[in-house]
Amino acid sequence: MKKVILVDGNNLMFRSYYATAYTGNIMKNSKGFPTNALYGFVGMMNKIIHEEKPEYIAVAFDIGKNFRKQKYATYKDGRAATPEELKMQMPIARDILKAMGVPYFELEPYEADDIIGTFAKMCEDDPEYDATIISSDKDLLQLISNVVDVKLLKQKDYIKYNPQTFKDDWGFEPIHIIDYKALAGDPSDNIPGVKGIGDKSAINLLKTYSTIEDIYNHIDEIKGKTKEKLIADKDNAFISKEIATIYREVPLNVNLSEIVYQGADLVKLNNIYEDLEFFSLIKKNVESSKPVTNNTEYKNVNSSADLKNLEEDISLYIECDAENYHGANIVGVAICDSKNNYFISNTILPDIINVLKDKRIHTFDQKKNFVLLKHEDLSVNVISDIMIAAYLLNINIKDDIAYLMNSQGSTVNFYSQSLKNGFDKKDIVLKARFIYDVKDKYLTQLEQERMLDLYNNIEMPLITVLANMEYDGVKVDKNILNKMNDEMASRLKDIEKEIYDLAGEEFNISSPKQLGIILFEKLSLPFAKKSQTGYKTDVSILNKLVNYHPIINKILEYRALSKIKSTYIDGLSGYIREDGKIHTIYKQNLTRTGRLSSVEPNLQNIPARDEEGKKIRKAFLPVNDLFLSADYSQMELRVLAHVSGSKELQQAFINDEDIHTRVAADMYGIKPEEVTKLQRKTAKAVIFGIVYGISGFGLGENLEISAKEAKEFINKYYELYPGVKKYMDDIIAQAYKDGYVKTLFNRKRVIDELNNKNFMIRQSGERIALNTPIQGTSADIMKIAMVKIFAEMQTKKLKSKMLLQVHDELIFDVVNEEKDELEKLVKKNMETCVKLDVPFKVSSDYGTDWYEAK
DNA sequence: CTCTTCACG
DNA sequence: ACGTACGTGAAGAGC
Repeated sequence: MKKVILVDGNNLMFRSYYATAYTGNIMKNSKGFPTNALYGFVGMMNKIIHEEKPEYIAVAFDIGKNFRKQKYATYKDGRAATPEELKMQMPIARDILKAMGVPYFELEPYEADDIIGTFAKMCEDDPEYDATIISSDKDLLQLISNVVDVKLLKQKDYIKYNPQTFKDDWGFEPIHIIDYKALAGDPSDNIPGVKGIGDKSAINLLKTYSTIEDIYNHIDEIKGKTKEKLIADKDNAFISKEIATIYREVPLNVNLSEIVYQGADLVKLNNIYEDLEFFSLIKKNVESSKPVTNNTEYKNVNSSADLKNLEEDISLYIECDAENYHGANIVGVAICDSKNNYFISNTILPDIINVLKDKRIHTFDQKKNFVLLKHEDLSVNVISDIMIAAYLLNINIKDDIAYLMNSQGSTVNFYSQSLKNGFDKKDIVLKARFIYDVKDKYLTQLEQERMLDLYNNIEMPLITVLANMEYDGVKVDKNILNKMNDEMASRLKDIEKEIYDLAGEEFNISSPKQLGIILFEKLSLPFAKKSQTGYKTDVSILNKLVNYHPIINKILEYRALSKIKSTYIDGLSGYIREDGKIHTIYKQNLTRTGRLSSVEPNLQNIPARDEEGKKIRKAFLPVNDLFLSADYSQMELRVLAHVSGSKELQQAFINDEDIHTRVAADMYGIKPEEVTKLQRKTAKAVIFGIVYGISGFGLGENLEISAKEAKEFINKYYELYPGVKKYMDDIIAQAYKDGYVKTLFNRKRVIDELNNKNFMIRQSGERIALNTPIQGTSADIMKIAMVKIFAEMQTKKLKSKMLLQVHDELIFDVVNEEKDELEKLVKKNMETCVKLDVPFKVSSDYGTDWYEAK
């Protein structure tokens, strides 16, 4: 199947222009020529080429008079004339496309839509092709068919529509967009439609009648005002339909095989960019036109003598033979200094590792190196890990270095490809070369961002801590899991049967789609809510239905048990290695806030709230004698109290009060001892909501109260803690000003959402701005504590091990004799590693399994 | 591969 | 009029 990409060039230019023009400050080059639309246009085209990798592509433009205007004098009347500053940029867009090697089309008296419609029709007539249309213009949705889909651009991303998703969303077939326009009109094109009929009524009508012809044939079935409006504006309806219909026979005199994407002429393109002063784009292209370095010559190292001239500053890259490095083998190692590249096979590695002892080593993913080498009883110390540097600099969150390299013009194979097709020594060398070449740049940037402290004193030392935790692993008893599995299997079978009886038929209970049909169609239960693919059937919906039918509780029970079985019993069993342990991988370069994440398996979401699920924890056992768990109480709220400077909140923590009870007492104007369970729960929800930037609506949903009542709670909270309110306003204002927020330890998160034209996305950006310094600072503090605890355990030569981290909690595998010493050490470091305006409080517990240890 | 659901802090 | 709480990972269904 050949894929054709059809781009609405006019639409892209208009969007890009208005995306920035509204500020009144249009981007221009030094000669005063406006460039804002072109900049956005180039960005979009690059993105399309990068993401779609088109073989065939065409961009369509409007030009000259159009036939609709000739036929209907008022078409597009009232629309502001195209601004001169946008008009000027239009011809350059054509020049850029020429240099990009992208064919474009324009033909008077047709519009871009008609040209796209014509190409789309060609695809429909030729079984070899299918098409994707890219635009933000909803008119084009009428072209959707089995071979044509539409990426409808939104502010930040896009919605992909095919016939099914369109129908789910709009409730009628794509072609009836034209009937929709006939009714609702389109103010932006001055298409009149039927006066008084808007979006909602149009869609409603089209759910019953597919076309306006159909509507007018059955006009007597329609009641009231709607009928009157329809009759009054019948002529306009039909005219509107005609205007909205895309003409699909534009005489372009071209066939699909001719619209091949040619690839860019970089020299030409750079000349244009230079004129426009798009310097960042020029660099990208120069880089992408040649590899980062052409120095791929390397020496095979046979003995340590071959490395005798190695400089002091070197880069190191180690390749292994599996995606998950636990239990993987080293394939090969490359080392570079400023002049030379070296390749070292794994067999010779033990002989040369000593040479690396007094070198200053820069690498990528030292945690992986640590585990791979430790399996061979080897180790190296490094001073820099560019994977972490790139993460802190907001450049990269992938652990395959190929992503980083290829984004900077290299063409190295992605790791998954090498795994399939075999490893190329040259690739391994190239990776080490890359590390050497970029290390100084990254370190300089870290310094400029004042992140060297975060990098050198928190993230770098943390690598070793996490590596040891992963390498040591946690013991999990397969027999315990097996026993639970048998019990679950039989209980699930019983529930399954009961559900089938109650439903009156057998179906796949795990299929939300099938379940939705049973509940809302067969059993006609209320509160049906649609998702993209069917009915929603999640817990919040099911909970509302509990009293309507006995099947609901059974389904809830089934869901709970099958989650435990599939994810935790079966899931975890598959990760127990030959040593009887689970070795997770902590991702240190993924989250936008600075938290860790845990994968293969995720040990940060083992059930803890629900009793049945919690039993999973009985299978986690210490290798030594005991588990110690130590967790920060109310960590994020204490951080909020500090960063907001709220004296009231700080005082509550200084007094060591139960914070939720305290807030409840203040909110209800009663004494703490008078606070009821429900009041405390409400206060807790309000407090948490604040940290996330919740709305009255959201809190209302959560507490099952009205949005109005919820809003009153929130306002009450602001009154009680004005410092918190001020913090929220200030951090959001600062985020708008700078475009980013920072944690207490200078971890930086850029928030692009705040520049979005879409109100909703901007709001989401505000919540991010609010929450990130709190969640991120907490993450920073936990990391500092871990580094300090690990260091002290090493100095004291303790045999106990740090095993797991769950954001605000640490789990240790404890030797009996060290019990008291360790607990003291852990608590002390967690509570005092960072001094804030509020104290930290850590609670701890012991147990012979994870279930027992709280 | 995307969507839905649900587990954790 | 619209949509509505931050940060994650994994499993199963269905295309």
